[in-house]
Amino acid sequence: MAYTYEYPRPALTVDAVVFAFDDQDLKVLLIQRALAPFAGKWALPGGFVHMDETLEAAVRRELKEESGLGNVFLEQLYTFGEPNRDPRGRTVSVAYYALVKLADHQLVASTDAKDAAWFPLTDLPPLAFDHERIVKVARRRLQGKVRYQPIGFELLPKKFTLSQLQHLYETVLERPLDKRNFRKKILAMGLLIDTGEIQQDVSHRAARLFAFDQKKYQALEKKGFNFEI
Amino acid sequence: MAYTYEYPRPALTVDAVVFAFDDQDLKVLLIQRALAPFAGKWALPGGFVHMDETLEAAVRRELKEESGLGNVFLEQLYTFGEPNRDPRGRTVSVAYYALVKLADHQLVASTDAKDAAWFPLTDLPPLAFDHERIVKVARRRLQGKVRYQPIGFELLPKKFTLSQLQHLYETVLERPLDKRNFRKKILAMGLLIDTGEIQQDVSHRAARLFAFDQKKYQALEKKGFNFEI
DNA sequence: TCAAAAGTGTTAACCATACACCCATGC
DNA sequence: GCATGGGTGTATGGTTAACACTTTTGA
Repeated sequence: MAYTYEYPRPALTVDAVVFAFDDQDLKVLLIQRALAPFAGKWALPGGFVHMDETLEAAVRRELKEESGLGNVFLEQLYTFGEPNRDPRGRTVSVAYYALVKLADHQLVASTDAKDAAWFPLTDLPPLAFDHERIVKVARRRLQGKVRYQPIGFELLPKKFTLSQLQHLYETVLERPLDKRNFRKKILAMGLLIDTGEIQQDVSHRAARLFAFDQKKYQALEKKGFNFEI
Repeated sequence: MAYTYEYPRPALTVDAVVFAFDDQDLKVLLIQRALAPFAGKWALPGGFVHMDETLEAAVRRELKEESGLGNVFLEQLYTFGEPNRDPRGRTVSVAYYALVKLADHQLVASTDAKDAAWFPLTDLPPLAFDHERIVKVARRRLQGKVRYQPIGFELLPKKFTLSQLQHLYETVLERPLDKRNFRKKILAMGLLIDTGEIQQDVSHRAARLFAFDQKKYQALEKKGFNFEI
């Protein structure tokens, strides 16, 4: 079967930069390509957009197929359309970035023959296509957005300690934060719920576990409140 | 001539939300469509992406063809890909927003049989396709971006008064600003050059004309300076 | 001389920053 | 008892916000 058009059309793909945080550093999900071009190379998860699905649906489908990930935070990043970014011919890619809670999605199972794995953001292998550039843009966006939108919580388990949260911010922003000032500020917003629970199985004083109060945030947001770190 | 592919492909277009400021309010450039669908309706300038041009080049070409505008500030906004946004069939549109200095581009001459005109952002006619939504997204982006990037100057003539600048910010942000605090803050940044000139032909005390110091901004930016209103 | 907008400082409240020690727990 | 991270308050400097009158100019 074939499809014919009066004028030529670029191919349309989606790609995703999936971030996760393991209490040490930021990770990015990569897929090892089985086919040419760039066979054997690592690349961002992604693929062609079907005719009847939204762009976001296409990303979610590809993430599911290639890595088993479902139900993640997803936001459009940028559309890359340089004429020569794909050696097979003109291909425009709408890139998204995703944030996942590592604990919820420990297993990355690949449906295809491809391999999927987490890599530290600071130590990625060479990537296929212009994917290095896409990762760079995503990193910058995350860095900018984390400061004035409460998206950091998407990278932590539902219940987390203040130290985990601080460490996440320090990692994303690439600078140290003062412990007392950080706690003061974040607690003053009143958006964290003290679950009453504490850490288990740690070999030192156990920290309290907090949860982000999504509902309260949405209510405050409507009233003009601005989250800011 | 026809083009055939193994799998179906969406059509790919670009659209632009072009903003201008006339010392009263924000304007948006619209084109009256000559052809179906939506013949006679107003729409954003835009059109199909050619196979050998970048997305940005496509926007610039369309702006030139449809309105005569050249050499404008342009930034990618968002990509709209709902399956039914175009009645002719699946069409994905990469939207950009542009900022132009009205004075530099007073004339909007249309090459096609189409009509081009400026409309107040707050009083747009019904638009074709999902262009109302695109304008809304662009307005929000402009509102957010103007506060921490010196893009407001793209909407003013090269030489402007502090009142013009303040009025622009008040219009974009939709809230009044204190005159003394505004001047103090903006002058403290040291990014405005006093041209030594003053307004001409005004029936009251003439204001000094300032210019934005692009070079100094770029130098400061590299050293970690953050513009902020 | 009137109308219209330009230009100009001070004070008080708030917010960001810097900084060091004791506490609880498991080994 | 020691190693590890948890938890806590204050003082200072800087930033923002509120606020009203005089000056210049052309009509």
